[in-house]
Amino acid sequence: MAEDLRDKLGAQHLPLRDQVLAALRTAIIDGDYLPGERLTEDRLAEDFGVSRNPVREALRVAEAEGFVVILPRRGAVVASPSSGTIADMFAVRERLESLAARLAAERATPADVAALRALLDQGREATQRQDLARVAELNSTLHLRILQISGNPWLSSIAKSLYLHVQWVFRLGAAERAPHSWAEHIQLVDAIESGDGDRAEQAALIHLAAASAAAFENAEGGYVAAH
Amino acid sequence: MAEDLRDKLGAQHLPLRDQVLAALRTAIIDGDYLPGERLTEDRLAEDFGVSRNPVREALRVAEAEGFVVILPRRGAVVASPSSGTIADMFAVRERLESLAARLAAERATPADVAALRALLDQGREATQRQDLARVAELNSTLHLRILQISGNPWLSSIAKSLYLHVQWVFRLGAAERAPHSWAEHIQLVDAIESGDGDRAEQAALIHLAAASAAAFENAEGGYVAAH
DNA sequence: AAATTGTTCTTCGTATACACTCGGTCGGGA
DNA sequence: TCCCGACCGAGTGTATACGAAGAACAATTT
Repeated sequence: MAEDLRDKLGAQHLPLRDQVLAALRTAIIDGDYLPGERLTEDRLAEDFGVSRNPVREALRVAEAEGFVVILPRRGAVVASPSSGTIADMFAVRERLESLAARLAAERATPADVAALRALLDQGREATQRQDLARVAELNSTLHLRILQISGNPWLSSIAKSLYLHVQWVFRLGAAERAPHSWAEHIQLVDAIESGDGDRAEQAALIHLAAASAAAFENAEGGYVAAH
Repeated sequence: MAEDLRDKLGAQHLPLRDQVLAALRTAIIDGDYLPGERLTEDRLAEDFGVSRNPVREALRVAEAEGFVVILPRRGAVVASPSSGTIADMFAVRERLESLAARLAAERATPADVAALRALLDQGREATQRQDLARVAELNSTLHLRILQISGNPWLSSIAKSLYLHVQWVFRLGAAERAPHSWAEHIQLVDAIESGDGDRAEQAALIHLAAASAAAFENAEGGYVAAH
């Protein structure tokens, strides 16, 4: 397994810094590094088995993405999402993903729709198997796919980084909603397939309102650690 | 004066990489580095009088922000904004800045409004003086200020980076519209002062529609270099 | 006990080295 | 002449080492 990883690390042409960035993101999203936790360059370099240079470059991007906060001369700490930022996130998502849904409806090819349907099927299966992690993953994949179909790179890249944070927040709190939201996904894909922009936008808004409410409800419980 | 070592870029306490990033952004926005131009690390390091490390870290962030494209093993080139991406930018701005206007209307304090009015005054003056560069600058400042008043950090940070691109596109093309848009700005600030979210959102949409139309008209003329 | 001084940890920037890869060039063969 | 493959150089990707400076904390002194 370790060999396999090395192979991928070496053979693949992906720069190390990107892999470090990806690993860092997932570590934060998965809660391996908790909000407020100190992240020294040396420690990360050791954790990922690389030198400090790629770590530093990854950290700068992670900072730009909002996953870590860098204090000058002090180092990096994992950012602490507050319930306030969750509300803000959803306010932005509402605007962005509704636009994405509209554009996707207007531009989706039959192949695009088929891909979405396939994801829907896999999601249903995973839900039946009670495989929450997989459901959450498919959830992300579906939304990202819609973003991509929208064909607006700005929308796509911005929402992508937003979505990672959504995942983060959910992971720290409530993953239980994912199955429940699947019905709304079906509505959304139906709307996109119909080519009706207004309808797709509306479906996206409904989905987000429900997700937002659920996230909020859960956040009140206080998943945010003392700091 | 004994510290002539530091007058390269910074006698400041800001990390060098941030200064390099800022310098790189303005160089691109101002057209000192043209779209498609090759940016080797060594060259930038020499241009800014620093070593490769800060340059690299700045480049990664510039890539995340969309100012440069990094080709694996080939290096960085200045991104080439196409008329397509301009349209995409405005589609996103429409959603985001209208939200910002609404939130700003709901949350603006009298002091906030006073600050906006002051900017408006300065803008009027600059317009009378035909100082287009200053008008463009105030234009940015005004919009950024509204974003900040909205109190949504996500909105603020996303729109901020978007706005830098707006400036870029305008700088490469039409700065002439700036004075014309000033009347719309007054409407917008009036609406924010009124505290009426709907009205503020509407004013923002009208402003953006006009700006978008102007940008497009100009882009058709083809400011995008052969590449 | 309070203030000052040192010590240590860590970032920040620089410098250097080297493998690897891509792109172009040059030369030979059809 | 044209094509094709080997070679070469430029530039990135990564590692490593080192010095300087800031921040936090402990130790020492008054």
